[in-house]
Amino acid sequence: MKQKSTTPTMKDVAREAGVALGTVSKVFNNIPVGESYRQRVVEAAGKLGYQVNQYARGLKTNRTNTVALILPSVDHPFFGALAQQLCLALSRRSYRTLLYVTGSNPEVEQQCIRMVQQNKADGIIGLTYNPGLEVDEALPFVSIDRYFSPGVPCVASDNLGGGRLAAERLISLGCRHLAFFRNGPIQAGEADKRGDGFEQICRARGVSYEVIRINDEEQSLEVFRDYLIGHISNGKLDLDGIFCSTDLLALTIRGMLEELGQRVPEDVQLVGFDGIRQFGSEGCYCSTIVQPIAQLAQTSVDILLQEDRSALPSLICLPVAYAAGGTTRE
Amino acid sequence: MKQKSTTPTMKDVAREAGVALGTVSKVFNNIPVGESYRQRVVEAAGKLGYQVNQYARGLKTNRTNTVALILPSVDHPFFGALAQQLCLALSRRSYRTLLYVTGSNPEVEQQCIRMVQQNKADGIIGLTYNPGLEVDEALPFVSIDRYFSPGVPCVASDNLGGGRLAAERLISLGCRHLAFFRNGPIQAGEADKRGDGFEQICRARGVSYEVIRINDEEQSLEVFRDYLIGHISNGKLDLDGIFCSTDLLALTIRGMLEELGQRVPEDVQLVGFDGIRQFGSEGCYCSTIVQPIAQLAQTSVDILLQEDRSALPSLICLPVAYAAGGTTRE
DNA sequence: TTGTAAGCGTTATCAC
DNA sequence: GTGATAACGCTTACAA
Repeated sequence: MKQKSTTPTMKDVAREAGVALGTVSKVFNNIPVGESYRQRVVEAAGKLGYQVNQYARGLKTNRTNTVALILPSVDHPFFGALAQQLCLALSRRSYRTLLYVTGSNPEVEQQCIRMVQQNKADGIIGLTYNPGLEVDEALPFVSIDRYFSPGVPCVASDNLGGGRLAAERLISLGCRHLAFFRNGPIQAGEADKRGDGFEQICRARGVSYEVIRINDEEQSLEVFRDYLIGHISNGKLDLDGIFCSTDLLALTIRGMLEELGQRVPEDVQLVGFDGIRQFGSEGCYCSTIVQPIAQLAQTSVDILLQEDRSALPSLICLPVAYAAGGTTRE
Repeated sequence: MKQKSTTPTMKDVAREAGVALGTVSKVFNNIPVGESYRQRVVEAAGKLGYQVNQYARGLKTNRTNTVALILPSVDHPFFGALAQQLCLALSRRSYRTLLYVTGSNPEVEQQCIRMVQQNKADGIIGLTYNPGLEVDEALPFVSIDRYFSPGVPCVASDNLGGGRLAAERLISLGCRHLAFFRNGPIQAGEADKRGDGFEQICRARGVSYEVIRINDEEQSLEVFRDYLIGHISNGKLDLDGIFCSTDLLALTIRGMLEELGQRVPEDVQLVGFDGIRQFGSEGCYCSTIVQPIAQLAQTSVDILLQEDRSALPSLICLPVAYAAGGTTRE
């Protein structure tokens, strides 16, 4: 007995519409076809509930309308927001999003790239600090926040400019004794420029500053606490402004300062980096350099899907902006 | 040496290994084959860098090793963490994750489901409050936090138990005048039980309480503020404990209370719901009922991928736990 | 313009 | 166990 319970195929639509198989195909590929035929095909497809089988199509065309997203995580507010904007930007161009969460594990990251070569995606948008990652330049790849090589386009926020902006703002708000705090993995890609920009301005303006860079996530908080304690004498901190490499760090430092009896922003002003404030709540707020997440996502997608891949930029920096958030005296 | 510019195929491997095509296929499907043959195939595949083409395989088998995730967003800390755990749980079972962000738009949600029927995924894990969503019971679907019908398994936290737990804790911490605050969309699925559990305990213990449920996200904050102001006389709030339906709300209320000159937790204690504290920073912390996100994800995946789909549970509630976080007097 | 037929890379069915 | 061969559903020359 012929079990016709399977999903309808083009053949079924062709039979139903009384046209040839090729005609149905053309209709679904927007290839010009006689209007009367087109109508009959559309009607028949609707009646049968026909949907193109993307796997058969992909087999033929070697295009899958799918882009792989490789991210360290999505439970971090910045990465989560980025993933969301990327997903949205891709769906606007009728692309689906294959999500890979790597935990920054180099092995996992490399495996994801292999999977894409297995014909499962048309391109990759990746955020990875893995120094040894092998990226085939023939494979469409856009890197976010990490420069690989001239052949691999990198989209990033203007981290240098953001660092400069933070320093300028703190100085114009009256700070004269600054510090830059940074934690996170050693290979921090473009984000490392934040500190560079900060230093540039401090030197140019002749404002004293110190830089504390910690790579180990675990111990970093203790180091910062010790540093702060060492800079308190007679209950008074001899710093009046701190630029933190991320908002999360800024919020942590803020709590630490309050524990140490320092008032923010009265005694010391704080500026973070990222612009993650979807929490919307008073407690999770800080003055910050806002990354243009939506624009970052849109640009990455545009570059990845660009038809002409012969002359792609190797680095695009997008403008950041300062936003007050209660940890500065505005 | 004839270098084929295309990616190597099974045929190439067969030729290289000097075996038949079918033998190669068997090797890659773990079907018993002579060990000497197997070795030659593996070696040839390695040499050529052969990878199975999943699209061809999917065409043949109608299985894609892909699961679609339908979520309202991933920039919300709870959804982000959930997405991450789901992605991880799926990859543990060698499944890929297709991410759909819907913004709770019913049209988008319905379209995602259609896409899966287009043969692009083996199943769906969805978190949607869309009341009119049509879910084909033949299509593997697991719903998180929203009960659809007996044929559609739903995995959720024990929201009722969590609400009870919150009330019990607040009462045991000395509160005698309680309130429950809730905001968010009207169709809140299982999460609505949080308030029910809270009320159960309050009534059972004879503790006075009020319930404020707001559906509109925008106006809700004003309503809560007005409510609080109305309950302050002579600078003193006549409530000593508030249970909020989410951590985000709890943090907002906390900020609001501080603005109104009320101390948390000295004057009034606060308990939220979700357990989102990956921020790790002092400011973004509250006592809360923690949802077992990893377990939620693992259970959803296990149920979705269960071979025998004849006797699936229609609702699974996972245990929650209380965690102190500075907004209660412990 | 429309219809026909040859694959795309894999799996599955057979004889051997 | 092994090795040809026919699908799977679709695209795309090419023929009509």
